[in-house]
Parts: sequence; C-alpha cells; structure tokens
Amino acid sequence: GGSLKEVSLVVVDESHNFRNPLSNRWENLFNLLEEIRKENQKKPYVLFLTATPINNTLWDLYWQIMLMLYSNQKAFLKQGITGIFEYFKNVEKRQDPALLNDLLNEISIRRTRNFIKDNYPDAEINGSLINFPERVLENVDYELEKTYQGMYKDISHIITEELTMAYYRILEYKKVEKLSTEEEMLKGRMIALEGIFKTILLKRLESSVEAFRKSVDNQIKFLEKLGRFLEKGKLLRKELFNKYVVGLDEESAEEIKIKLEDINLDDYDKEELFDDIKKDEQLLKKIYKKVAPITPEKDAKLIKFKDMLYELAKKGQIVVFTYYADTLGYISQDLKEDLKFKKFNIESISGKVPSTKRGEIIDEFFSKKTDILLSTDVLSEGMNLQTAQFVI
DNA sequence: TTCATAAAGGCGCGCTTTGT
DNA sequence: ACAAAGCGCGCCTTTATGAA
Repeated sequence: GGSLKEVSLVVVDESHNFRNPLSNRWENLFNLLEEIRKENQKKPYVLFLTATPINNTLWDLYWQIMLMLYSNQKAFLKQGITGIFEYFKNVEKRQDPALLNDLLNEISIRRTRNFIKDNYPDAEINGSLINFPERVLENVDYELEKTYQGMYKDISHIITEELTMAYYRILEYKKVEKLSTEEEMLKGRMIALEGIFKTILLKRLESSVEAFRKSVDNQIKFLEKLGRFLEKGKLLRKELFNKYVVGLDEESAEEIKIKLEDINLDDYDKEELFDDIKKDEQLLKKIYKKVAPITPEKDAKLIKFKDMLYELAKKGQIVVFTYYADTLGYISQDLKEDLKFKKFNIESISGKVPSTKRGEIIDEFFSKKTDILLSTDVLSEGMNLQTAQFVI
C-alpha cells in the first residue's frame, strides 16, 4: 500500500526465475527497479537469493546481475572489470568458471553447508542447534520389461517404428513435384514434433502405465476427430483439439469447424492419408489393449515402489516426487485403496491444488501428521521439507 | 529457432463468506 | 448492511524437453 518512495530494499527470492531477459517477469522487475530508483532519487538495495544462480548457461547469471546493476556495464570499473558483457564472454570463451570469482567476490555471499558447520558450530534456529543430517543416496533398480509383462519391447517398437505419424507428415502426402520453401520448412518442423511426441509417449510409459494410457487414449481420440474433420475438408490441429477436447459433441464440432483451416484433399494422396491415419488409430488401440489389463495389482513397478515405501514409512516421513501429475494421481489413488497403507497418513499435492489447501498440506506435514507426501514439481521450490527423512 | 506437450504461476471476474 | 477477503474458473504466461 505504501509508495515506491518508501522502498529502500528489494529482496528477490528464487532469483533464478529472472534469468531470461525476454520474459515478461524480467522486464517487469527491471521496470519496477527503475521506477523505484526514479522516485527515490537513489538506488534501493537489491538482494537476490537463490541456490541455483545458473540453471543452464553462464548467461543465466549474467541477466540476474544485469537487474542488480540496472544494466550498467561499467558498474565495476574500479575493480578492473571494464564491461560486464565482455567479462562474461571471456569466461565463456575460456570455459573456466573460476574466472567469475573477481566479479562474484564483489557482489555475492555464498554459504555452503560445510562453511556453516566449520564457522558457526554453535548456530541455532529457534533455540536448538542446527543439525545437518547425513545424506545417503541409494539407487533402486526395476525392469520395465517386467512391469509391462514382456510387452515393453513390442510397445516401444510400435511407437518408434510402426506408427506412420501421418498427422505430423501431412505434407508428405501432397501430390506435387516439389514443395515450396515455406512448406519444406513447415514439414521439417512437424517431423521434429513427431520426434518429441514419440519421446513423450515413451517417457510417460516409463513414468506409469496410467500416464501412458491417458496419452494413448487422448491420441486415439484426436485421430478419430482428425479423420472426421478431414472428410469435411478441414484440418484439425492439436491446439484447437486440446482447447475443445472436453466438449467435442456434434454441436460444438460445428463451432470448431468454422475456426479450422481448409484443406483441399484433391491436392493430396487422399486414400493413403486416410489409410495411414486409420492405421495409427488401430496401432494405438492395439497398444492400449495391451496396457489396459495392467491393474495396480499387476503393475510390477508400482508393487516394487510400494514395498519400498512401506518399509521406509515405518522409519520416518517420506516425500515422493514424480514428473507427471497423472502418475501422482494413479499412485495416490492406489495407496488410498490399499489396506496395508491404511495406518499411514498420505497426502498428495500438485499445481492443481489451490494455494490455501497447499499451505494446509504443508503445515500438516511439518507437524508430522502426514507420513507420506506425494508431489509433483510444485514443492521443488521455496519449500523446506526438512522434517522428511526420505526423499524418493 | 521452432513447436507440442505438460508442468507450473499469475491475474481478473463474479460469486460467496467473513468482518465490522 | 456493506466492504473486504476468499474461492473457483478461465485465460494467459513461462519453462524444459528434444529433433531437425
């Protein structure tokens, strides 16, 4: 509620979120800092906090520093750094991160676990000594081949070798001597997407049967609609499909039709295109049939996971991270129904959980009411889950 | 770079609940 | 009784991924 004039310190937590200068958040923060400076007639203190100043490249750090320095390339002239950009270029060229020290010494405070242990052995939080638990890493192996009861090879063969992927290759069905340069570009990009799509399918297969089933089912539905719209001379793209996927009844189908781009099938090898779309539909249905009977009781990966979970849960609190929300839902549903796990309090959290509810779940975990907490990436930032004894 | 996919966060709208 | 706060939903934005 106060005015910008009263701001003398700006604290940015998880500051690596401001590593990309092309994003709105970077620009907004830059403008905000500028405004504060103007109102104040002097620069406020700026404090950036992050455990991972560099996520991908050196330049992540560069753009965070640019915010702190109001893009002033000559901010450290006195220290012999004539231009920040040049300085980073040089570090990049020489491939030696140690060269960053001159700059980092001017602007950063770094405190590692060992530093605190060595220099502040008596440090306390809320009256009790800080205790850094020993971290022990353990790998658990499982065989996908077993999980999918010998069908993993079949499934991955179908995905990588047998699917025609006609949707991503529509331009290949065009009856012309030579595609235009523009079309040639588009074709290349669509084929690249085909690769991404295949990878995603395999990734979801690896994550859980349920996540995989959902993707396969979704693709079957898409291909059905794609075929139906093509017959009407309209090309259904994924973007619109995903937008309207919930209510694709006949009425809304008419509405969508207006928004779709036209496609003149006379220019295409119609027969072959339709055949291939049908073929993919059949192949995906075949895959679906294979994985449909893998119920939780027959899911070897889930069983192994649960065995381990059960043993660990007897010893202490656990946080389980998973990549896909669908896998989270699958596991959480199964644990809820499993009598063996009845004695444990199990909660799950993802981006779909509203923020107020999220706070409750975390509080309950802190007060040790929860034994097992299942989570997607939402908990990876800004959350201190140190009461947990195990992380999976 | 590009784009599909799936994860996340943020904001505003309109409605309900809460506080004074 | 009225304003403020909270909530759910839809929409928009951001990010990582990987092949070309």
